[in-house]
Amino acid sequence: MKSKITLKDIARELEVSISTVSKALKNSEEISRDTKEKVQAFARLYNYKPNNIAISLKNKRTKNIGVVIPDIVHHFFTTVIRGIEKYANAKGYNVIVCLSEESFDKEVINMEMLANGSIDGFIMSLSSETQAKNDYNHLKEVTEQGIPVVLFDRITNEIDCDKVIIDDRMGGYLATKKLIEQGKQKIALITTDDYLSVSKARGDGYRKALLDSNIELDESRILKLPTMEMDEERIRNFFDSIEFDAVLCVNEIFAVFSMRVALEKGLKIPKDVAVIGFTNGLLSKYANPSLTVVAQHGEKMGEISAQMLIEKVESEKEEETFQTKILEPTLVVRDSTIN
Amino acid sequence: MKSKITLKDIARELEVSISTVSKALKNSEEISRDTKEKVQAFARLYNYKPNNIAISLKNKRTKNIGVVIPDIVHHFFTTVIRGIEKYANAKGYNVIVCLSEESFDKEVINMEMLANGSIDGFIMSLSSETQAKNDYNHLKEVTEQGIPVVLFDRITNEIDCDKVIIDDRMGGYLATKKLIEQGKQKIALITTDDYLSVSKARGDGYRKALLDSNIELDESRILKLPTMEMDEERIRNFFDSIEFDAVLCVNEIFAVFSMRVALEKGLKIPKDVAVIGFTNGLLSKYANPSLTVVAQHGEKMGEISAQMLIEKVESEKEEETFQTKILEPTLVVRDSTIN
DNA sequence: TTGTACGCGTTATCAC
DNA sequence: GTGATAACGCGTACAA
Repeated sequence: MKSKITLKDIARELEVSISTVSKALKNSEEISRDTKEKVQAFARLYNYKPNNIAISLKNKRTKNIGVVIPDIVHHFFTTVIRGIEKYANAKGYNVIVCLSEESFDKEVINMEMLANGSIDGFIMSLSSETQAKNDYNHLKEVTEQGIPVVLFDRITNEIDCDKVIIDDRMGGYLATKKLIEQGKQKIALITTDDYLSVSKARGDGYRKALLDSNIELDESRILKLPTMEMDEERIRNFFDSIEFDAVLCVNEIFAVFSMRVALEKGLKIPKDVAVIGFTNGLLSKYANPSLTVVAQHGEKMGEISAQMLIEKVESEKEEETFQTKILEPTLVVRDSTIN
Repeated sequence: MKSKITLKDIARELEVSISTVSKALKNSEEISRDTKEKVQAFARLYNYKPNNIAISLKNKRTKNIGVVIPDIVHHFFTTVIRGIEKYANAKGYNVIVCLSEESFDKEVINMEMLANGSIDGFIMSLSSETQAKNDYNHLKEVTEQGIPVVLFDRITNEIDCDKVIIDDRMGGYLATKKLIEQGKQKIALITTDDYLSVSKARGDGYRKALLDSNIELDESRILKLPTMEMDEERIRNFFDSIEFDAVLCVNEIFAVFSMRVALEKGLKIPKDVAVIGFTNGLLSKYANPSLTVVAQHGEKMGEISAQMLIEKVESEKEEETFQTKILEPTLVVRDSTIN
């Protein structure tokens, strides 16, 4: 087993000093051609690669990005990670992924672990528990230490940092409008409690659309689940208790499941019931019938987040200007709506 | 902005030496109660946390695990990541995720980046290009350097290291048997070229099951796609060209799409056509009809991989004994098969 | 042209 | 009980 070779090893072997080796490998003008060639050949032979850790310690730059997200099984987050990876890798950064699993405590622990020198900055989306508690001290501490943070999707106004979101209100509005255009009047909404920033915004869009079309809002047609977790029973009961000719859901799982319940009731999709969800994932594409959705452009969000973060990381100046990028959602029309 | 505080800062402030501070914070017996209390109070006040990078350099241990996988959007890999995260986090390790995106070059680059001190070990699943090229020098180099590697799912016998797989052959066998039991005789198989280790094994199981039941193998009923990428047209053409009463697919996407094609042809599922896929993901659960699958237990695989890796990382002795853990697949029966 | 010395933050050993 | 020193691996300002 040939363990990693260091500058020191090369120096000893070639009977020169460490700094000579270091300079030779950097092709410094100071060093004679002879020595340079000798050193470089030796280094190549033994496959010398500088130790990242030592360089990190020296430069106070790790070239690592910490990503803290609530969940990795939801399609949206995986696409965001992919976007982050893509951009970060191209810039020579690695991505450390930590899952909060919607838990406040895990979010805090993960951040503390990473904040002690492991990463140059954070990209994160808040756990539902954090949004429910409305406690952002862990974020405050990190930003006060001068570690750049980019929040995406599930954000808060309590923290001054860069942010990337889609216009969820517009998403809710577009979807609801689409349903109304198809002649639907009794549009159900399956969402979560309002503490989740995205659900709140989507619900607002839904209300706005109804209002604009002079359709009376019927609160009984709104089901608020405690989290994004699937709860088949409550959804079934909900549909048993109301009249509806369309359903808007804040994710694709709720939507696909709603389609199943509707089909089981003998309803035709989209004639009797039209359905729209959020997140343009595999589920929507391959569901039967395929599902019309509000696309959130996760990969794009990831790329932009990474770009904003790396810019902050690499800019020396300590500017305190933060921006919020708002992406526009788009409607991907499939067979769960007419046309 | 209060930047991170170091031992040196504390020492200067309290007018003691750095080593005294270090010992005091470790509650060393050598230090007087007085000093210890003073130092500890000060450290707590300024929220001192040791710098991970410095500790890594000293200990030659990063407490980071590198995970290199082909893809993150496939449900199977996300569940594996979750399993790895779970176990690794509990042990105080962070997870650095790199995507090869099925590319040999990216796999090599990612590994090289991480191998220079960033991680204590690798958990990986080979990219399809790597398996196609059959070139594992990047893995050899890493293992020769003494960096532990655990391969999961897509593995190779060319490399001596710990491995975790499910018995894909048995999975293919179980699924095919199930279809045969339901009276199916013309069982189509949608898979990929044989260089993908898992596809090959699943195909072998399929053949074995047919053989055991004295059903003649008809090669025209086997579609081999070049990769795990969806190719709607080829699948459609395939179904147009053969007679079939059942379909086995090596992933859930192929399977769900096959169901759609069958439905479009006016066939009833599972009466006219029964369908089974691999991977017990959201897609299978929420498809209409819901899909019977061979579950791969990704989360379990992730946990076991992490466990094996960390054990190797933390064991001083340089044992050259490697094991291969083989998990048993299980059939999750849903509505795409009878009963 | 080459080498010495120092610093990044921490810990461990040894001397006082 | 406390502190100086060396070491982890690297880079660089400065000295020779």
